[in-house]
Amino acid sequence: MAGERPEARSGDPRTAGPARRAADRGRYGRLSRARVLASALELVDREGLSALSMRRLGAELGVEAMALYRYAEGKDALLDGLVEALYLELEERLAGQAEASSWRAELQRVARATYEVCLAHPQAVPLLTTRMLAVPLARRPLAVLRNHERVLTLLTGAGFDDAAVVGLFRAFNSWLIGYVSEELRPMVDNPDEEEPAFRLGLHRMPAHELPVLRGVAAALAERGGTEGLATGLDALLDRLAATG
Amino acid sequence: MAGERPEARSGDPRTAGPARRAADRGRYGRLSRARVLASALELVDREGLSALSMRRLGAELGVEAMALYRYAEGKDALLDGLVEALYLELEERLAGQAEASSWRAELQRVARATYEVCLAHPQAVPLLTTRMLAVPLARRPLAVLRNHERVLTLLTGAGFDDAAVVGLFRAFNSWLIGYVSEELRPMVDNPDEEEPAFRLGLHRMPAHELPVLRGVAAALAERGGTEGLATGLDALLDRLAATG
DNA sequence: CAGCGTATGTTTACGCCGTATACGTACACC
DNA sequence: GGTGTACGTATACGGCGTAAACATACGCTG
Repeated sequence: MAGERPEARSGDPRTAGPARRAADRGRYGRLSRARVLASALELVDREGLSALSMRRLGAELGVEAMALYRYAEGKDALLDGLVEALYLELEERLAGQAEASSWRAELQRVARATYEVCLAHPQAVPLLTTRMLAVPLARRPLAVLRNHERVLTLLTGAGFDDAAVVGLFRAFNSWLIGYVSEELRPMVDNPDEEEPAFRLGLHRMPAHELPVLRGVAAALAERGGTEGLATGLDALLDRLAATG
Repeated sequence: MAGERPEARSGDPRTAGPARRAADRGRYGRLSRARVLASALELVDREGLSALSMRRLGAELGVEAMALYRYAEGKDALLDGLVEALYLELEERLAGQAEASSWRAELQRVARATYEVCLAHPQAVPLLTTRMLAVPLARRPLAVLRNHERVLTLLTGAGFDDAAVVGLFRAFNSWLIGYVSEELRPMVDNPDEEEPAFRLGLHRMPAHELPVLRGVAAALAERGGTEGLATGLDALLDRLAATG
C-alpha cells in the first residue's frame, strides 16, 4: 500500500515527466472487466444505483470514464454485467455448500442462496427485473443462463415432461423474484423516530380511508425471511408437481 | 377539434399579438395532473420508459419542460404518478366487474385484473418494482394504498388472524409481481426470423454448455397466461390459509 | 369596468450524463 | 531497437433534471 502511488493523476504534469507507467493506470494497476464490475457493484451497494455513472465509476477506479468502454460496450452492458456479477456470486455460494439430495431440497437450496445474495445487495436487486425485461433470453448474461440450466436440469432429472418442467421453472423464478422484491420494499419512513407508528410514517396516510392497512402496517414491516420463501415455494412445487 | 388551434406555439410572434390565451397553453388547453400522467403513460407505452423525459413529455403536451413541475414535484414523482395511473386503471377495471362471492374468488379476480393491466402496459411494469423499492410504504401513491386496503380487508373479512393476513398478503403480492415480471421477459431475439430457433437467437448461446435450456427454450417462450397465474395463486392461498 | 394578486407557463442557465472520435503512450514481440 | 497494438486520455456534443427569475392572462375585488 504505502509504496503505491495513491493518486495516479496527481502531480504537476510539467515536472512529472512520464507521469505514470501504463501498469499504474487505474488506481491499483490495470483495469479488467472483473475489477470494473466489482467496483461498480461496490459503488451501487454503497450509494445506490443512481450513483452509478460512467464518470463516477471511472473516478472510483482512478480512470477516465471512456476507459470503461474497453470492458463494457456501454452503460446498459455494464448493468447487465452487474446482473452477471450477482449470479456469479450465487454460483460461488452454491459451490461452497453440499448439494441437496432431492430435487425439491436442491431447489430450496438454490432459492435460499438466491435470496441471500439479493439481500446482500439490495440496491442492485431492481436490476434483476429491469434488465430481464430489457434483454431477450438468448442475450442474458452467461451466468444467468447457467443458472437456468441448473434449475432446468434438476427438473428434467426429476422425470417431469416438458410442459411440467416449464411450468415449474416459471413458478420457481416468479416466486423467487417476487418474494425478494416484496421483501425489500422499504417500510420505515423515518428511521430516527422511536414511536413505531411514526417510524412507519403512518400519519402520512389518510387515516379513515385505510383502517385495515393501518392496523396491520406494523406486522407488515416484519420480514418473511427464508421461512416465508420456503413455504411458498413448497406450496407451488407441490401443486405443480402433482398437476404437471 | 377543428376549432382548436392545432399548434399553440406556431405563428409569427411579431404579428400574432398576444399569441395565445392562457387557456390555450398546452397543445389542447390547460394542463392538469391527469393530462400530464395520461400523456406520460401513453408515451411510455408507445416508446418505452427511456423515452420519457421532462423535455420530451413537455413537447408531447405542447409545453416547456418546466411547466410539468406544477403537476409533479420532479421526475421521480412523475414516475410514482405513472404507478398511480396504473392502479387507477386497475380500480376502474375492477369497478366495471361484478365482485366475486368468496374471498378466494375475489382475490383471483383482483389478480387477473392486475395481470391484464400490466400486460396492457408492459413498458411501464418495471416501475412497479423499481418505484416500490424506492418509496416507503406510507409514501406509496394513494391508489396503491387503496389496493392494499382492498386486499387486506378481504383477508381480515375472511377471518384470518393478523399473522395469517400478513402472510397471505405478502404471498399474494409476491406471486403477482413475480409472475407478471416473468411473463413479460422478452424471449424473441429476432422477430424477422422464421425458423423458431433463430427467432429465439439460440445460436447466440454456447450450445454444449446449455443443452437442457436449448431443448425447452421454445416451450419457455410460450406464456403462462392467466391460467398459470391462477394456478400458482391457488396453491399459495391453499397452503397459507391452512397453515395460518 | 379598473386594478391587482395569483395561477400558469417561459426563459435562461448550470452541472451532470452517455458516448463518438481522435489521440498519446508504454508494452510485447520480432 | 523498432514497431504494432492494447490501453487509457482528451475533447466535444447533445440531452438530461431542475433551480431561479420572469412574463402574462385569469378571476376576484371594488
